[in-house]
Amino acid sequence: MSDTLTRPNPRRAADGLIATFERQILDGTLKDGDMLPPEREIVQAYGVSRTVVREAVLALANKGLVEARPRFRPVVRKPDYDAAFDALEAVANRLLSVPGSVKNLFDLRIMLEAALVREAALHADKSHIEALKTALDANGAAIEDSELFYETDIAFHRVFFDVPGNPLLPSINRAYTNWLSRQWTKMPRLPERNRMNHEKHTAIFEAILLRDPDKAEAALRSHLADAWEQIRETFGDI
Amino acid sequence: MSDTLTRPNPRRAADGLIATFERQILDGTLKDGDMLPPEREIVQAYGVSRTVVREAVLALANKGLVEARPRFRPVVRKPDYDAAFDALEAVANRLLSVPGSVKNLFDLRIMLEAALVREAALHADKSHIEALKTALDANGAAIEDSELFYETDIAFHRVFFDVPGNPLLPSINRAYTNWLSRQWTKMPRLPERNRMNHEKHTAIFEAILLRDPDKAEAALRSHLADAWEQIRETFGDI
DNA sequence: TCCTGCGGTTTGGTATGACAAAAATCCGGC
DNA sequence: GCCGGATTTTTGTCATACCAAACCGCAGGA
Repeated sequence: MSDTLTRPNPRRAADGLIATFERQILDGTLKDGDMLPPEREIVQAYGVSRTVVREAVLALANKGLVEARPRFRPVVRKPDYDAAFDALEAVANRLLSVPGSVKNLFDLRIMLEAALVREAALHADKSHIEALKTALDANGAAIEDSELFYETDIAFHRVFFDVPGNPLLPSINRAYTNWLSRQWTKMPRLPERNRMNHEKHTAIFEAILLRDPDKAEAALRSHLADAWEQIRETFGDI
Repeated sequence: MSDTLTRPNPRRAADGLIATFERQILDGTLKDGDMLPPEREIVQAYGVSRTVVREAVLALANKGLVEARPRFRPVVRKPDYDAAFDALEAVANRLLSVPGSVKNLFDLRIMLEAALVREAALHADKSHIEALKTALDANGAAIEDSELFYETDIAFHRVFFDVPGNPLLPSINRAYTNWLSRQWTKMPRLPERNRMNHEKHTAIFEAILLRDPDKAEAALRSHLADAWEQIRETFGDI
């Protein structure tokens, strides 16, 4: 009768080990790059079986606290923002298999990037403008080369995630690019479309030069709405 | 120099099992709520040792694909957005121990919520306005009760994450609230401050009534800047 | 009939020992 | 001092065993 949410009092032997190592990594006893002791040493030091030790190390590896390549000693890794989002990847992939979730993620990206172009229009300094100009020119020069165009496209958008100086943003962009774009790399990319996308990029850039956040946001939303339309045409309703 | 992306040839026996189960969960052979077979059955079915089976199950559990309570059969779990962000929690907690990361996260929240109040000012319908009004009134009525004020404060902000109708947003808000607010629950909350915060909420609400996104955004940024100041006063530079 | 308590069975958690293969280390030759 | 092969560690995997908790079925009683 009792439902599934009852949690009696679960505790495995490995949990203590995991907590111990977590603490040691946190307080610096184990520094970034350090190797964990050999399994048999841990066995003797903590009085548990190798089974438990291996389970603990596995868990730490899955949590991203250590990097455990097969046959190599696990290495302590203090994760950065990128690693944090990488840890989400398995879950994200499954979420993206649910109908509508790709659209939801895409909409969220539109919202975020709209905020970013506003920010850029209001606060971008000389160097950011310069970076945008460079990226835009590279993008324009690649119209005939769809492969290269794709790269420069991404690079142009990436600039906006760098403008606010918040290190979380580039990581978000990276995760987003990894998750979503992987799916439509084989999307047909014609010079036709490239030219249109480049024009949209240009419109965004010019609005930023004008320091007009509303116009910049509108241009970006128009651009991303087009992009979504292209995606939908290619893959149908996802 | 080249990063950790070198992958010589990692392959453990458990990887095959993990992939198999992932596939079965994906294509529906294993549905949400199903239990995995007993370990000894898997051993016979796939011709591997129980060690490998347990390692695979552990990995699936750490990925969030199955829920493995000790002594119970692992249960297949189709994670929703909330679960996805929960999976980030372990990593997030560690990241938040790094100086500056709390500020980064807070800034990101400001950016996101600024976009949301703009959205609300432009597109909120009658029911959303109603919800905001209700939440605002409840917030105002709780000024003398800091505990209750805190709850209604959160509830007021939550409305904005519901307006766009993107299910990712409430999950983001929930994760954010869980991660950050946990730290400063013991922050001194005086009726003084409550009153000020309520006034800011009112200003945001009125700007939305006026359908003025710029004013709404400005009010929100002012509000959150105050909030950050209060946090900084309490905890020092974090 | 339905509930309840009991005992046997199943199953997960842990320990132990073994062995192959890959990595780490040592050592001798150049 | 550097290099390459032999030797030692160490990890990955397997097999086995045992305990305790969960599960299941059955009998007895309200």
